[in-house]
Amino acid sequence: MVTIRMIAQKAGVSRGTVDRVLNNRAGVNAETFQKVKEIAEELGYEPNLAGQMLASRKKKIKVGYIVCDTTVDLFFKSVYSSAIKKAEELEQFGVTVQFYLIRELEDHSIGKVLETVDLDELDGIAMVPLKLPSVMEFIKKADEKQIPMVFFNLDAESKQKLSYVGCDYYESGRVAAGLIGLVSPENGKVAIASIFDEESPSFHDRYIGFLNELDKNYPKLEIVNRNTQIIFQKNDYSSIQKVIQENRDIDSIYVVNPGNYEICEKIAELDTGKKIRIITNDIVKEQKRLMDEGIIVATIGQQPEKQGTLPLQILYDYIGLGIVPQAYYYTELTIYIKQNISLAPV
Amino acid sequence: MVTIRMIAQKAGVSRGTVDRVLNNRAGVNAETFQKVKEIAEELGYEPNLAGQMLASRKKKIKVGYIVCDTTVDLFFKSVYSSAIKKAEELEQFGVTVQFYLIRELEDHSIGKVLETVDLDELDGIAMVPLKLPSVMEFIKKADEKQIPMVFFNLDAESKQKLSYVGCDYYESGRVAAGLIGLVSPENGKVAIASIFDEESPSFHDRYIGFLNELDKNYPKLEIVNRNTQIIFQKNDYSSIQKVIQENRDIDSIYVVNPGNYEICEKIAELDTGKKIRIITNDIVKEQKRLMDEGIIVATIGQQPEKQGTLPLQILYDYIGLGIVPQAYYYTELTIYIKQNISLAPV
DNA sequence: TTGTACGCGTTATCAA
DNA sequence: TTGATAACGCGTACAA
Repeated sequence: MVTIRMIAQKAGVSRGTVDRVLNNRAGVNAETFQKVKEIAEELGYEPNLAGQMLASRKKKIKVGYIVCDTTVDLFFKSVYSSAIKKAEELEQFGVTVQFYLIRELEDHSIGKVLETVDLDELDGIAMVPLKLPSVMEFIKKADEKQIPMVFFNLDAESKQKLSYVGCDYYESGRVAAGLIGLVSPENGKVAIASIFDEESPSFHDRYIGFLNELDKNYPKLEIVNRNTQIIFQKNDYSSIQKVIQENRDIDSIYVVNPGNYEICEKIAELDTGKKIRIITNDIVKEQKRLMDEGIIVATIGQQPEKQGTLPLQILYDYIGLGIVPQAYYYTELTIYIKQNISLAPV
Repeated sequence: MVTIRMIAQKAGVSRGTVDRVLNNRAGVNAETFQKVKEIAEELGYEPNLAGQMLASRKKKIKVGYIVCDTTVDLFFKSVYSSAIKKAEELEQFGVTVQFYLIRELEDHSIGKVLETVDLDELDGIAMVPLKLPSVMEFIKKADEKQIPMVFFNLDAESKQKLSYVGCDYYESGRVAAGLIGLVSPENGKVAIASIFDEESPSFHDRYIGFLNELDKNYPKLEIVNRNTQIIFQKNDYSSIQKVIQENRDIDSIYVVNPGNYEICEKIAELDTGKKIRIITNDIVKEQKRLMDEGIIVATIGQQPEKQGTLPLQILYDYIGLGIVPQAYYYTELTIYIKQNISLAPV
């Protein structure tokens, strides 16, 4: 293993100088800079993780983790709890994590939570960039203060964005199409449903991916409600009821965003022939029984635990150790059926 | 964070003494031992990972990694390459990994590879415990020398076994049954096939799991070749040919152990109606096209990269940092279909 | 512009 | 039975 010491010795300079060169800090003679750089390259220097970690404690890194309140979207429960675990783990490296729970209120604002965030105190931010004015404004402010940000679950644009950690929703829609193709007869009839969130990018991308894949590889499948009556309101399932009653021979339904999964039970109720197969996304502990009972035949996961932990790890690696992350960390599109859902990390 | 220093101060002893207590080393007065132990408990001491890692380099840990030669089983390619990567990563912590490739020869021995392993040189071993006399004998020897072992891909018994990292084959078989149920009509006909390895536990457990799950949850499905003609020899597909020709209306086939996947293409050829849906296990890079072409409709993965990396990590954690591992680390039973196979880590 | 020295937390060795 | 001290590799504050 190559250490800074060894480079210093070979170059005939001190450890301090080598350190300056390696971290591109100012104050080094151009000639020595070159020389040291070359030797480091030649020897194949790689900083020792343990050393870096130990030294990085002094930085007292503070990061904020802004996530959706789990009362709205059950999915975020496991994201949140994974993040808390990770935060505890990072404590030993001198990292403190401030948690903020945000939630879209009736008036489409998110209240005053973000106003309590002291940007001058934070070295980095991990957040779900909800598409709301106050959130966008917050990102702008963080941008101006040059605070590195990692977005998760939802992507957004920003100068200071380090990475996006989350689902590739377009591909997720394609996988859903593949599952629909798998569980439907060749000339089957398919329906789509989703809770009210037409403007959400996750819905949109999944929807497009689903349609594209279905049209391309399963052209004989008929979508009975393409472009119509796809969206249902919370607690109002009249639109999906209409679709099912008007199409008695539906084989499968892709429930894009299931909300609290009530829609799935509703469909099972309405399905007098008991043959409709439901494909959906994610699953939370309380809803696993829907798979057990065969109401949902397959669901596509998006690694909530990864969305909880990786953003914090990325921020620590970047701020603490100077490791530059990838721009995208897509979660795996894991398929769960009755037999492997119990093994899923929730 | 609680450090050894803080404990030492509070107990009125030196760091060295605290270290002795925490690591249960001899040479400490029973009274001080108790006292220090209590204070550590009270303060909730957790060793700092960075500090441990840095210090553990002095141990110059040497471990052996014994894996199947990839020429026999393509699956082990990615296991092996993941292990090599991990070994490089562990280098910085003073760990060196010796690799040994074993392969069952014509005479059912594995040649002299294991004889070249110097057990006195190794602090730990990660291996696939093939069910062969010479391998069992090797494990016995390692056992006598008290060398901690981690088994992967295949489990075995041994006093010095730390963990098993690999597939839960019984559950794997159950998931296969679930997939068969998903892609077959309710009263469909199902066949089973597997390359010659009836005595292998992985085949046996998957087979039992498959039958149990099918009988329990899909009683209307008929297995056309239950207990007969399941096994085919390498390059001799006459038995499966016979099954398909005698049962013109087979809906799906579970290929338990696909060997080099040639069997799948053979089935597709024999399937004049082009409707048989194949479910199998794993997939290797070169065979992804079988999914693209729709010959295999779904496959169940077993995280080869985890089987490559985790055993080494476990050994380092245990030997270097004193972290006691779990007894079982089952790999996830990931389902791949055409649309998400390209995202699979291979 | 460069070198020195200390601290991070743990482990190991040597001296008392 | 204990304490003191050096070492691991890195980062940085301070001195030269």
